[in-house]
Amino acid sequence: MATIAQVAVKAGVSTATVSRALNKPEMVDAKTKAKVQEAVQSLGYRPNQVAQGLASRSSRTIGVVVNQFGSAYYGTMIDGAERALRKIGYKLIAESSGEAAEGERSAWQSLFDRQCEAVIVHSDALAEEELTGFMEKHPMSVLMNRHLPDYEDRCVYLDNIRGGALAAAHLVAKGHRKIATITGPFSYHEARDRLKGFEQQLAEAGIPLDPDLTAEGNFKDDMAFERMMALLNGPKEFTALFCQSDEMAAGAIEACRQKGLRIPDDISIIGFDDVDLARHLSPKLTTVRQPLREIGAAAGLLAHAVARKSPDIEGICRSFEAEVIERASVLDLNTGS
Amino acid sequence: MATIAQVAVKAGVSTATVSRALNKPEMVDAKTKAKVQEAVQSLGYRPNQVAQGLASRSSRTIGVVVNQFGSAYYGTMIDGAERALRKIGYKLIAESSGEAAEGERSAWQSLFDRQCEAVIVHSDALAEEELTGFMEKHPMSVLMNRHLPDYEDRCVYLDNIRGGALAAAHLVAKGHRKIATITGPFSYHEARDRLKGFEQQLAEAGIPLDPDLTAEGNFKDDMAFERMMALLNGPKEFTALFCQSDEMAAGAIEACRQKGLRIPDDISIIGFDDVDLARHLSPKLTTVRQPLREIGAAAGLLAHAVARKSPDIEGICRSFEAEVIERASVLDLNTGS
DNA sequence: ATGAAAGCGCTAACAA
DNA sequence: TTGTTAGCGCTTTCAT
Repeated sequence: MATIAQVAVKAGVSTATVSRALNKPEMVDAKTKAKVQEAVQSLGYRPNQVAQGLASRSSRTIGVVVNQFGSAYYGTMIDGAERALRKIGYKLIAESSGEAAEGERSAWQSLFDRQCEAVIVHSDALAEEELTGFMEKHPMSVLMNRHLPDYEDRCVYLDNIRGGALAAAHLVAKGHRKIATITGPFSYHEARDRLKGFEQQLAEAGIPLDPDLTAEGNFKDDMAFERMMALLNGPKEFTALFCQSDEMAAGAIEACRQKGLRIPDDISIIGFDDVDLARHLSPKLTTVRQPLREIGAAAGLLAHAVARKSPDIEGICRSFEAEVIERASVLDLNTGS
Repeated sequence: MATIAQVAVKAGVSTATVSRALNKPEMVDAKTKAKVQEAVQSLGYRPNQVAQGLASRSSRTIGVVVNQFGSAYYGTMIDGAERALRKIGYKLIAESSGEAAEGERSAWQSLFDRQCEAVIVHSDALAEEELTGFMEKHPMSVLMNRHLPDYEDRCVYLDNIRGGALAAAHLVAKGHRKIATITGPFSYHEARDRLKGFEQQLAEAGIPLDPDLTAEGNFKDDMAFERMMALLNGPKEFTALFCQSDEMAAGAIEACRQKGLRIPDDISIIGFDDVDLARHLSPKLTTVRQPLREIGAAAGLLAHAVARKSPDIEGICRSFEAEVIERASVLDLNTGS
């Protein structure tokens, strides 16, 4: 690996000049610039970005911590963030927390130890209190898909209350009145918010949320299968189900299948997320879409802006709206189709 | 941010001693160590890992370039690599190529510019020739899920020939003789290898590969849907289909559904990959499993070993075997179940 | 427009 | 066991 010093020797100039020729071309004479270019070429010189970072105190690197990379949910957000950052010459260091609080804590710290200018955190395990403490302690952090009122301007999030309301509104508009729901774990604010919006919207239609038709899941398919079985075996009838994740909808569909129930003829189902899975289920799943890629990209840009103390933080969209994607899993009771 | 110099002053020792106390505790007196610990605590000192890297010429960072992070295929491998590396104190810098050859080239280079000790590449767009050139030029690189005979010991891969053979064997064992297949793009070695193994295995059973029943897809569902429609509308009959990815199987299933064909009663389908999608399809998809997480982990470990010029490169499993996961999409013609 | 020199935060000989 | 002195590869004053 050639160093700047070797380039300087070869070009017959000082290292400072090489540095300038490369980074501030307007500050150097055309002739010198040519000599430098030439030397750079022949040596195949490439600046050591770590050394550049140390000297200039800017690593042009953003960190991100998520539970895991293997799921479409996290993968899509990371993809959005990475692409957005790459466009502005930034790199992403990704670390997974292993779905544990301790993992989140250490990943967060460790990314700063690597001189990330800012870190994007998708916290799942940290209690709100501790999370607030971290946001306070590490001002160069932004929360992805999470809303912490105290740190409003460092959060990129989906309006989950509205997302839940959208699901209810869709089902009600299709004529459903007896509606069951399988939520995420209540320790997740997303789950609570979606349920809250769902309940409020039902209330507006004069439908009380029925506790007997409300089950707490964990966003995964297996548990949703169990919950749905229990719901189906219970005494209460219902014509529609809202699942707070597409994966849970998949589990619920499986339960229906085993009970010989047809979707949407016997029971309608609406999911949440709109990951690829949704359109591969049968029937194709009507769901509430989260713009995950956009959320990831916004988190990347916000992290960059925060790191640079850029004034246009305000210009970055931080609150996203869900949207229902209508497919084939909800029956219209009004028309019967 | 406290620096090592401040710690040194506070502890009344030299920076060298602080460095030793932290990195080679056995080399320093217990009393001094205590003083240092104390200073570290009170200042909240954390070593700047970038500076450490520059000084010690080891960044403890591995890079990885993939097409994108959003799909389960890449996500799962990255997850495997990241976890394996985290365990040994290494970090992963991830960069996506944007599914273009130029993206792969620049990502590869740029990760080395960031002083990654080694980089893991999942190449999709680079021609074999150029890929070979890069492996030659960058000895600290390993290929993930790709086999380049010239660089045997820097590749972690699935035996795709055997994978294809497994699919054929399964179908033949179930009594199928008229078998169609939708492959990946032939520009991908995976696609060619799987087809080769598939053809060889069929040949062993005395079944020639029928060109009219062989269609080239692109691993995606949409194109598989088109191909399957064409196959179904064609003059040749067949009882089974092998798709080289689960996503394509999903597309093919959709085509069957639109034609009113039942799976597996009218037509059997076997996929490849065994991503989450497979068990969510209906019927649940019988498929050839790739151990993606293990492959990713092995790639991470191999990259580390290569970077460290470790002798136990040989000890890392580099060749993985596929395995068929039997679910419900293949009918046994022998028993009719 | 260019060079000399200092320094980013740390490690690693070499002495003592 | 500890301190001194050089760097690692670069950027950035400050002179010239």
